[in-house]
Amino acid sequence: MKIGELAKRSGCSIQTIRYYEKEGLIAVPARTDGNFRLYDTAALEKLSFIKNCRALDLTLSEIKHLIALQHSPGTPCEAVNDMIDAHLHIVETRIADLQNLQSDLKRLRHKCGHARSIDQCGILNELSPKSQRTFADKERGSR
Amino acid sequence: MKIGELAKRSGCSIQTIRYYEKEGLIAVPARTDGNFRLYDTAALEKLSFIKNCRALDLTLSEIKHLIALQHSPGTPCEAVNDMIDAHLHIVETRIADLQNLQSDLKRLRHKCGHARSIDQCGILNELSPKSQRTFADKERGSR
DNA sequence: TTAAACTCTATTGTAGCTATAGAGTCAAGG
DNA sequence: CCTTGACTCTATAGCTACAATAGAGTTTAA
Repeated sequence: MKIGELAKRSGCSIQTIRYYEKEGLIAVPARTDGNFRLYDTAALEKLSFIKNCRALDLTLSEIKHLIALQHSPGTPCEAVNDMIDAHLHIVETRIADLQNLQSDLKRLRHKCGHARSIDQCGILNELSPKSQRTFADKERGSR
Repeated sequence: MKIGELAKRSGCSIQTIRYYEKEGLIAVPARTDGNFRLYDTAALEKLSFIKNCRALDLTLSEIKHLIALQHSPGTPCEAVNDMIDAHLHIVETRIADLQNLQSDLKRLRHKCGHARSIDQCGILNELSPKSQRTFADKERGSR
């Protein structure tokens, strides 16, 4: 099949497929005489694997690592477990960060319940450095 | 003060300050004879405002908008409220997404509690498209 | 005077794509 | 046979919010 069909069947966009190829996540496919990429169902399976991983927000580099591991069966799969654990930890940290953010934002929002004019706006007032002790000193990871 | 002192006092890096200038978030400063940027305390206050906003994860474009609003006092500040509400909504959506992710990852992790070999790894097995009904069909916002 | 510390502009890289531009390929219809 | 439309190709720029260089010039203290 050509790239368009693979895109439809896999749910990845055409550009994404070419990008994955460039990044070495999927094998370089055969070409037609007219230089079109030609894929088999194995390629579709690879893409599905990648899509599953991306849905879990694994990075492309993590996925690359997983694929490399797949190609060396017999070795212990601790590395896989560790990667998932590490990723889980990142996700948990992000959740905690965002929950802090959420409460800050809610608190801020209460500073200006009713529409007033800009120069009296409780929110802008709170964000301004005259009312110093606010947010800026909190360090927060992002991504 | 020169940019290095401003950086230290504001907690922004030198590159970030220059970047904010280029993006129009802070005013173009005066220069010395030697072409060094010269700032006053007003610049420091602007940067603190921006830092407070960034700590809330407001985008630079949102902050730009807020600054523009600051410069037109007297107008109703509904726009500010709406922006905070919208941002709060985004954060809440992200939290929900990440919590789904978290439970997926936990479930996945349980598939391979003990270190086995790669070819029997419950995790890789689960991610592979043979066991189809998994993650890929779930649409998830990111950022 | 010279070395260290600072600053300047411009460019590149980050992650994971999306969206073009401009060109070539292929199948069907007239 | 020709054309039109759908498809594909490569290469490049854009997105966000910076960080990290390179290579040059400026200032200050010893």
